[in-house]
Amino acid sequence: MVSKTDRIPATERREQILEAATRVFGELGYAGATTDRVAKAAGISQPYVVRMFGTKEQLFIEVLERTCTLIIEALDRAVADEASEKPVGPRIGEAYVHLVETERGVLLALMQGFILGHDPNIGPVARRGFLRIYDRMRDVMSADEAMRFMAQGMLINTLIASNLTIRIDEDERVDELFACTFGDKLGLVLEGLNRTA
Amino acid sequence: MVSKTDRIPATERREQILEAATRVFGELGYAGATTDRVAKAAGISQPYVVRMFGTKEQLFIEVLERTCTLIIEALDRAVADEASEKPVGPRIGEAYVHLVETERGVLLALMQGFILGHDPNIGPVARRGFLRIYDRMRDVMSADEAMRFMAQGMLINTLIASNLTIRIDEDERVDELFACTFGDKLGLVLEGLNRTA
DNA sequence: CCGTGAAGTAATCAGTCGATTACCACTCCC
DNA sequence: GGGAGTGGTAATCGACTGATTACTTCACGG
Repeated sequence: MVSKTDRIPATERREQILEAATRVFGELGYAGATTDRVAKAAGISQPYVVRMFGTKEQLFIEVLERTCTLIIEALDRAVADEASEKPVGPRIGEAYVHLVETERGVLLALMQGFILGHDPNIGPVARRGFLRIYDRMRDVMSADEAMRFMAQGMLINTLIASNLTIRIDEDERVDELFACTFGDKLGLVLEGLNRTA
Repeated sequence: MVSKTDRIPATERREQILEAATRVFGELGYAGATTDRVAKAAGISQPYVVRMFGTKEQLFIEVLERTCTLIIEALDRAVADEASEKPVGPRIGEAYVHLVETERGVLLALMQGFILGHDPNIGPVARRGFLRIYDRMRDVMSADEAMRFMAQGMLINTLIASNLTIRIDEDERVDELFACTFGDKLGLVLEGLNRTA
């Protein structure tokens, strides 16, 4: 039934599942997502997902940690970018906006992790992740700037999580809010949305 | 089995359930919460919860709308407060912080609604709620100020949703972040946390 | 060519949860 | 005092879902 090409090394398959799970968890949340939907998104069977990660909870934890790592890496690249002569603040902002258009699932999964702070197993991972990102910001800016950056990030996360993007060009209040939030990077965002849609 | 005093007019009982559901949904999210937990939190049986609101989804929608209304009312009171000679911005900030310490469940439920933007029935309600709050802010401040206020609010929501408060006085980065986020209102927040704990 | 391990699935089980049904208790009014 | 409406529950059902089990297929080394 299964053709030769469907058999893939476990490490590679693992990455595929994590990627699919990021999208599924990002959209539906931890409790709302099912291992079967993750499996279907990854193109494999449900039992294989469970066997590879042990439990749904463990899968989510790995998704969450990978998510934080991806974000930090993206921000690090922006900080280290020698080519740009812009100051570090705008460069980081731009990097975050870039994540919005390319890896929306990552930001959504991050958000889904943050609101599970009460959970005895996932909560600590979420808090560590939050602080990892905050720490990275603190390395290159003041506490006040870092706080504002996080605040702006949480607003952006909320805007895309609530799907307010679908009301752009439809509700002028939404247009205004997006213009204010993304500033001169608004064009990038709109472009990214068109590409996904 | 049920003593006389447990029989309560439906309208009053309805409010009790909404209050309990706000706490439960706020902590566990929509998918993570069960109608049975809401029922237990309200001190009644599970079937009664379902019968009064029709479905779990409808209950959540009513919780979400009530949540937005409560927040807007609190902000309106702050705006209308003639006694204070502070400018409107700080007054609103103070009102929001006050919500953190008195009605944490409300803010958490709001957050839980926002991240359900993909849901065909709940999503529109969440977006309307977000815009209702944003609009209210726009009545009394510039678009840029309103955006910053929303961003700060989303950061505050995330901080309490992720339960980072439990690491106050334990991790100096957390202390710093909270100090920056709440500024001169930090004392109020800490006081409120002690009272709840 | 055989057997061993890796990749993967079908079938199924056990628990959970939202919803439904049928019923009970009390009050008020005629 | 009886029946009609209101406030409420116990029992249960059906669907869903995470996890388990047992099986299949294939590549490869000796």
